[in-house]
This record gives sequence, structure tokens and C-alpha cells, in this order.
Amino acid sequence: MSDEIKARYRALKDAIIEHRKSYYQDDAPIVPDADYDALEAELKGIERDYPDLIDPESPSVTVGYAASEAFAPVKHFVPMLSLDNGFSHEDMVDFDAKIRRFLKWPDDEPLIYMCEPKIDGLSCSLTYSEGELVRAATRGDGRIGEDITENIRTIKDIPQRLSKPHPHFIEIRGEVYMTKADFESLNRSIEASEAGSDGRKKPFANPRNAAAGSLRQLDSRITAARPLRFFAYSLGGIGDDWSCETQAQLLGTLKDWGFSVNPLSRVVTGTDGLIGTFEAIQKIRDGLDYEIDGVVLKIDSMKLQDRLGFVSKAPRWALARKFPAQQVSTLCLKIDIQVGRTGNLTPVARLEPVFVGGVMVSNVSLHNADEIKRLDLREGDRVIVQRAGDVIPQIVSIILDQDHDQRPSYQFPQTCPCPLATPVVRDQRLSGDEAVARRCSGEHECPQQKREHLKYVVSRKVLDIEGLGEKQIQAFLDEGIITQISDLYTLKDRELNGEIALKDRDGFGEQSVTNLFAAIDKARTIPLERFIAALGIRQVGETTAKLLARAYGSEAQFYESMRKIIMGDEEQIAQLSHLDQIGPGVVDALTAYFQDEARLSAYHDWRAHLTIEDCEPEAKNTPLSGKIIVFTGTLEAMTRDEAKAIAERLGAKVAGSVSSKTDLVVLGEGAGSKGKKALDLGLTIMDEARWLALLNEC
DNA sequence: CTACCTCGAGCTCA
DNA sequence: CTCGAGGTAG
Repeated sequence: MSDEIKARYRALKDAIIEHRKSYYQDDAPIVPDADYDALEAELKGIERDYPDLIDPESPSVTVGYAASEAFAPVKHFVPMLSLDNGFSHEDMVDFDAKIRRFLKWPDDEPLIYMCEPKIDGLSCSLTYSEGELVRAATRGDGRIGEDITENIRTIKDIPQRLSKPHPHFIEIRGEVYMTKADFESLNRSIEASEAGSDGRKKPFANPRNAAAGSLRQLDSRITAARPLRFFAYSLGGIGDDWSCETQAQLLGTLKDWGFSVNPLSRVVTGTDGLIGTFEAIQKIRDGLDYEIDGVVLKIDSMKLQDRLGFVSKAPRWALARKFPAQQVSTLCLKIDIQVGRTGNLTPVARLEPVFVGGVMVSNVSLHNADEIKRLDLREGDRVIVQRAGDVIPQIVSIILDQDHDQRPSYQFPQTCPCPLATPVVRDQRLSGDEAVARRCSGEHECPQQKREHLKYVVSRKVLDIEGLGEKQIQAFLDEGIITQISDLYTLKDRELNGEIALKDRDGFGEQSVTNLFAAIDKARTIPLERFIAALGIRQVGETTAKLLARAYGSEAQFYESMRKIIMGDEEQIAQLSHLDQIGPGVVDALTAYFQDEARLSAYHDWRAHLTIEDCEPEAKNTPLSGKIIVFTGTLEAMTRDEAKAIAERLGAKVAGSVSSKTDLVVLGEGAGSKGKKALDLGLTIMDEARWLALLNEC
């Protein structure tokens, strides 16, 4: 971080303090309010991007301007990652084996792990500057969370100030939770009071939701009245004046600083230790006064953690071993078919509502017809339901009762559930057999598909038209106010010339109409990738749309190329197929879309109302981006796996063998034929020392 | 998939 | 006060 930013930060801080003094104490402001606001905004921006700069005396910290600050986005200094999940002892053994392989760890030497109960609460990151709590944030997407500092300050388990000695800057991570006992008594008091002290009259569904709800409170006095607690368990960013050797040592230090750490955490040896501790914790689970959903296993040594690093979004050195999901039985009342925005048909089981894993479940996706066949599920069957992988409920099996055979086995409908009752079809796979998924053959004619498509188009992901939700869209379609996307853009004119009267509709008024028109006007300009995604071409979701947008750059290019492709232009087809991640399925889907007259005309109708922004090709940010690298021979400083992981993190691809497509060959000790081949092909070659030097540059 | 909080707007009744 | 919508969490 540059000294300029530090200097600017200090200057801003001093200026704001000065201005506040003159405003509040002398009642004689020396700058206009707007200028003052700009200073505060700039300070806030710097603090957001560089949390380690935050001075405990900062005006943003010392004065509680809570209301405007609540839930503002904050960047984590170090991202908050998720953990890989394990569901069996075997997964734990694999976890251990993978680490051994990666580290080339000697077979006769067990690894040391830390096992900690996995608290079922909300993860949270606390920033301390010079030992003072200056910022608390939710996890968010892992990179950017929400500012909940004022609410976190009300939690008695969390020290406002760290005991000494402490680093000058540190991010501490942990879990906010509520004990079962506190949850019960909170709910009792909510039920007892006519309208609770904070107005809430519905009891919470489970301790985690109670904790989550309490943290999202705008008025931190309400949060203060809720019995929240906190267990600290890890670090994010940290100043270089402090370090520790092991996770065990870290937990000890966290305790010294004044945090609660979970008393059940244990250092164990090897897979026997992992399994034993997991089982021990599982045994006492129900007796604990807080909910846990598994055990987190971590390599205890920080040095090894560093060497192991990360795979995509999760550390290689940790595993969340989950307890088996709770299972309950209930009745399957009915099997409905849902129509997706591209016409995919998904069966959904409607259940007699049942309490599983902390919530009432009444709908469960059945994914496809094969799943129903596998379960042999029939309407009226009793079923076993669980919430898998934390969230999504699923039907595990049916309970075979006497009447099961009497009930008709489930027949996937031959026609779409929509009023048009269009025939249901299955796509041909390239291999010749049929895909499992069924689809409505009505394409955009199908009213349900149309509704889903429109819902998607107005959603945040595409046009981001606020105020048009499910209800209104359904109503607009029902009454023919909108029949296709382009009708959105004529709403305003039609309102003005009296053709329609939105403002007289139920739930609409002067204001809603104004807001809606403003939102639609804003949606006249969209980026190419959103436009492509919004077309609702099968196989083309957000990821593929982005890929295509990058490849073609502009709508004109994209359209021109598609037009050529449907004419059978081999060159264009080849160009499209050669894009990374684009398979024949996507090519087919694009072809089908652009050959369909009706869809094409909807395309043009919509296009006519839009300004479509070109797509900038992504900047190559590291010297290794997109390069194909081959390692050969024995590397000294790191294992092959590590080298591969590092290279991939920098955007390179690692190949197993040398070819003319290879960009770079790294020669280790005793390199053989690959090195020779690379020489023959005249490729860029470097030894390990050069490679390490290159890494340092990245 | 469900639960929870917040917000804006409209509705209702004094 | 009630409703729909938007957003977050796991």
C-alpha cells in the first residue's frame, strides 16, 4: 500500500476532526456540508479498502453514525473461504491421504490435526486496529461482507479491546451463535408478550435464524437485548509484528486476548485421531447447549497450512466433516411439474409440511423423471426427507407400505402443464440416446415458460427492473398488458395515451408507476453479456453468455456470426467451437435459436429498444495467464502438485506432455525426453531457479 | 429451500 | 397496518 494513501488518510482524518469540532462545538462550520460529506465518504472508502489503516481514533469509529453505516459493504482484508465437506470416515481418510501425497509426507509419520466442533451459527470477521475493535463484518460472498460493527459491539463474548500483547492489526474470525437455552427462553418471552419489547411476535424457527435475525437489526439496542455469543477460531489478515506456529497455539492466544474459544477442540494424531474425536464429539452433540453440525479438521501446523494452500475456494488443509443429516418422514401429497425459463420441466414433490433440520419443508425438487423412477415415488407415498449439504432438502427414499403397490406408478406427463398442453419432448444427445431432461416443446409460446423467462429478464441479473416481482408479472401477462419483452418498453407510452392505466391497478399508485418507468428507462442500455444471457437460449447461462460476449465483443459481431452459422458457414462454426468451454451442445442450441423465426423476431423487437454495450476482452493480469506450462524432472523447492497449483492460481494451464501448443517448459533435476522434445520444438525453457524468480514477479 | 430483516408504497380508518 | 419486493444467510 502506498505512502500516499496513508498520508491522505491521515490528512482526511485530521480535517474531519477539525471540521466536526467547528461544527458541533463552535457552531461555525468552515466548509459547506457537501464538502464535509465528501471528506467522510473518501475516508470511508479508504477504510473499506484498507482496513488495516483504520485508526481506533478515526472519526468513523469514534462517532456512532450507526444508521447510515449499518450493512455498508466492507472488503475482507483476507477473503473468508468456505470449507470442503466430508460425509464419511472414508472422506476423512481421503483428506489425510491427499495431504500426504501433496506434501510427500513420509508414510510412517502421522500428521497432526486440530479438531473443533463446527458451530451452527453465522461466521463473522472482526478487525482490530491497535487492539481496538474497529470493524465487524458478515461473511458475504467471502470477499466483501456487510458492516455489522454496531451490532457486534453488543455481544458480551467479544472484547472491545484485546489484552496485551497484541499485533497492531488483526482480523479475527469466528461464529456468532445463540445457545439452545437462550433461544428457548427468547422464544418464550416473545410468545408471552403481546408485542415483544422490540415488536416481534413470531417465535424464531431455530437458534441460528434467531442469531441471524438479531444481527441484521438496524437498531443495535434490539441486538443488545438478544443473547448472542461468539466463538473465535481463526485469523484473516494480520500485521507482520505477530505470528504463530500452530492452530492450537492460536486458540490459546485468542483466549488470552479475551475471546471465548470452544472448549472441545483437540489436537489429534493421524486418521485414528480424526475418527476418534469426530465420534466423541458426535456422541455428546445432543447434550451440548449450542447446535453444531459437524467437526472441522485442520492441519495444526501453520507452516504446513501455508504449503498446502488452496484449491479454488477452499483450503486444502481443512475439512468440515458433517454429521449425517437429520431424516424425517412425511407424506408426498402430489407431484407437480415446474416449467423453467428455457422450458425445462422439473418435477417437484409437494409434501405435508414437516420440520427438518430447523425449518419447515413443504417443497422438494425431484430433479428429473429418472429420479422419480429411482425412488419409485408415487403420489400418496410416505417419504423420508433430509436436508442435504446444509440447505437443499431431498427425498432419500420412500417408505414401502401396503398401499404403495395399489397406487399408480408415476407417469411423467406427455404434455406441458400449461394451458396449451404442448407435447413434452426429450432432447437427443449427440451420442444418439435421449437426455434425461424433459422439456416443453412450446418454446416461447408456452405461457409458463414465458412467465419464467420474463421474470428472469426483469431480475437483477439482467435488466434489474425494481418493483416488478412475480405477482405483478403474472398479472401483466394475465391481462395482456405484456406479451413479450419488448412490451416493457412501450408501457410508458401506452400509459400516457391512456391505452392502459397502471396507476389505477391494485397495489400500484402514482409513485409506483413513476418508479417503474424510471427503472425501465434505465434498462434501455445493457452490457452484451447480459443481453445474451437474457435471450433464454438453452445451454447458454450467465457463464457461457459471458464467454460469448468476450469472444464476439459487440452485438453486431455476435449476430453476424450467428447468422453465418445458421447458413452453415464452416469457418464461423469452427471459430465458435474452438472457444474454451463451448461444446457441440451449445453450438446446437445457438443454431436452433437463431433458426427459429419467432424467436428471432422477438430478438429484433427487443433489440430495437436497446443500446447494447460492447464487451471488453478480459485483461491478462499475470504473465502466466492463459499460458500452457509443462513441468518435467524433479523440482527441489516444491512438489509437482504444489507447482501445478501455483501455476493454475496465476491463470496458467498445466499440461502433462509437451506439444507445439506448450508455452513454457520448466526443467527440474534429471529431466528426460520432454526436455529434449521442448528443445526440438524451440519452446521457452527454464530451470527451477528461473521459474521461482518468475513466480516472484507475479 | 426457508427464514428473516428492511423498505417503499398503498390502503384503511380515525 | 399490510403487502410485495429485494436482499442475506446457511
